[in-house]
Amino acid sequence: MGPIPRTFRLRAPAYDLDATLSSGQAFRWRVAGSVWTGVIRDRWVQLRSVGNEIEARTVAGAEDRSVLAAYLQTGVDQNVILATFPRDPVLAEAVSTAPGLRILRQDPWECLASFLLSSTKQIVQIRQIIEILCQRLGPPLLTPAGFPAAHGFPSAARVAEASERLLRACRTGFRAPYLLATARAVATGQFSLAELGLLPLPAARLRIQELPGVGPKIADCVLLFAYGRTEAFPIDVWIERVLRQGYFAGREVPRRALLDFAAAHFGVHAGHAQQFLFHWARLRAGRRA
DNA sequence: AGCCAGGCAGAGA
DNA sequence: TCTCTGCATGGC
Repeated sequence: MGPIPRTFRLRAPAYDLDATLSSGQAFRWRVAGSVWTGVIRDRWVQLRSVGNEIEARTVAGAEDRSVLAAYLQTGVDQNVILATFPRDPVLAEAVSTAPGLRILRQDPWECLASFLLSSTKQIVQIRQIIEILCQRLGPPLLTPAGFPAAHGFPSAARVAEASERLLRACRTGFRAPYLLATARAVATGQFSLAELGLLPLPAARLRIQELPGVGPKIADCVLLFAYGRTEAFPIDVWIERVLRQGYFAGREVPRRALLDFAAAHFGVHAGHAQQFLFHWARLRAGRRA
């Protein structure tokens, strides 16, 4: 056992940390140079890519290694995912832009709450809102000497006992009552995030959409980014544009039809394809959003 | 300045 | 089932 190291490394071949942490699936990471600073399970973490490894710096225990590996999904063989993709020039172009882009495995509550706050917001704004929320409601965390204070993501119970006024003061706008009602449903146990993971995808989609403020898009984001349902395929305005232009000659297609197409065309890991397409579209647009 | 943003709920046809 | 609208806020 011995003393707990402050830094350790994970083997992570073909892992594009920059693309993964900047691709709009998690909102609490900040980069300075090549060093990413964030929070995983109420632990302050810094990450940087070093060759085929990811170096982590933390203040806490050795179990962080498995927690970090689970979060980053470093055990997933990217080639296995890519091998399931169809031969398709549009997807190929997107993949070639960042072949090491991964899907994280996030905490379900944090992911759900974050995407509840995402509707009709640019990613920069989502990050700002969530940062304010964490500063005001989240638990203070230990950070190494010389580093600024950090806060964890507030629990469902903590959000549930907040007022709508307080949540609106975090710039959440019309999303505040949705966040509050959903937090209460989760905190009281009326809605079980654990049971959600046991359901097949169609049932899980319907179940999570029972929560106020959660529709098809947010449902699939949570199932993809927090439950590892890699066949989930969130369709937002970016993905809708990419699919229309790339696969339907620019025609308008209902989202329901786009979802059917995605499942049939992209296959069992359609969610990964979605993330490649999303990241590529945003890069191509000059990272405006 | 005005358009748009990792949408959703409710109303009305 | 489908279409339309209101919703807060701020970046570009």
